[in-house]
Amino acid sequence: MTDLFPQKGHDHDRCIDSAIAQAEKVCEAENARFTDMRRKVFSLIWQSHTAVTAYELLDSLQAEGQRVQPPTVYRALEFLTDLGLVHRIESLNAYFGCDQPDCDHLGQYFICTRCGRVAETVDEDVSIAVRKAAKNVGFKIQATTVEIKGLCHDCTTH
Amino acid sequence: MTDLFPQKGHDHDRCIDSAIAQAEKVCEAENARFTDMRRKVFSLIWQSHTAVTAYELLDSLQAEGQRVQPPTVYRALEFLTDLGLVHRIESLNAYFGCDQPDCDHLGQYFICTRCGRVAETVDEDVSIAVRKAAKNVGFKIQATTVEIKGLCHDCTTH
DNA sequence: CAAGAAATGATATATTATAACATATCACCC
DNA sequence: GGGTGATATGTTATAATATATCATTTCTTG
Repeated sequence: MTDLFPQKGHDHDRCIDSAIAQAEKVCEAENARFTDMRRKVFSLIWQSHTAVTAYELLDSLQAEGQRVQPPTVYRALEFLTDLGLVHRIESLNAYFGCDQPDCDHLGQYFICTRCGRVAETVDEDVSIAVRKAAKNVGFKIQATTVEIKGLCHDCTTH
Repeated sequence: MTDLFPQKGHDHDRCIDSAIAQAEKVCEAENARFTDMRRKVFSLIWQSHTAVTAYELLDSLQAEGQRVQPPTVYRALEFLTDLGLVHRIESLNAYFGCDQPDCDHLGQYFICTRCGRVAETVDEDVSIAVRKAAKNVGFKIQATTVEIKGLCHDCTTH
């Protein structure tokens, strides 16, 4: 068993820095501009390992004295999700930083209902099973959403 | 290959009638009241094989001259989803009639982005793979959401 | 540096969902 | 069969999530 959720006491500044470094690389590769606003939103999303709503991001930005409106946040979110740097968690209407932006949107999300943290896997068996189920019914997949709610390992043992 | 989506020209009145009969049975078994409003909402959901939003239901009810407000619709939806008679499609904020209410919420939803129809499967391989993935990471599942968007068989061939 | 493209600002509004309290209806007991 | 508590619905207001539209600013590139 390998807990996907970050260890308590892990060096979270490193999470953030590495995520930003990776995002910079992706943007460069895609010839897309990682502007201040986009970087700010991305970094706010990475402040925690939970999913964050658009309006929580808006509040954070406004708390810093910026006069930001909803469209600004949604635009940044759209940019980031389009590049796969951030994923939208449909069942939470919230957004979560992806640490493997080259994963082609095939991931699964584990959402802990106790601590609120989210973790992503790219489990081949799951995606194979989904593809096979689709094939069985003659369905051509464009996108899949797999969100699993429950208790993370920490929360079942503490 | 077995297309899950209903044949065009199928006897849809029979879909509705059978769904209502099944719902009545479930309610009776659960000692829950299948009131006029709940029956009405359930039947509206079953008018099509697409997912329907709460406000579309509200509009339909109001179009029939009833003076219904949002909470009424949401209450009926909560009742129906709690019993498993209706499922919420998270990625659409919409509701869909379940034709196998005893399936324990383990289903997968295929959502056609062209015709809007939704079909449900309960594919053992998918749920086994999901359970295994959860076990691998020490996660205790409470609920899963598997929503697959793409083209149904009809829409790929016509 | 000019001109067009891209990003953000600003205003308004659409869409989805719930809180809180009032009233009506049902089920059960006497 | 009427009283009583529980359940369901009505009503009003508002919260939470998201987008359309047009104006302005910033960036890029020739």
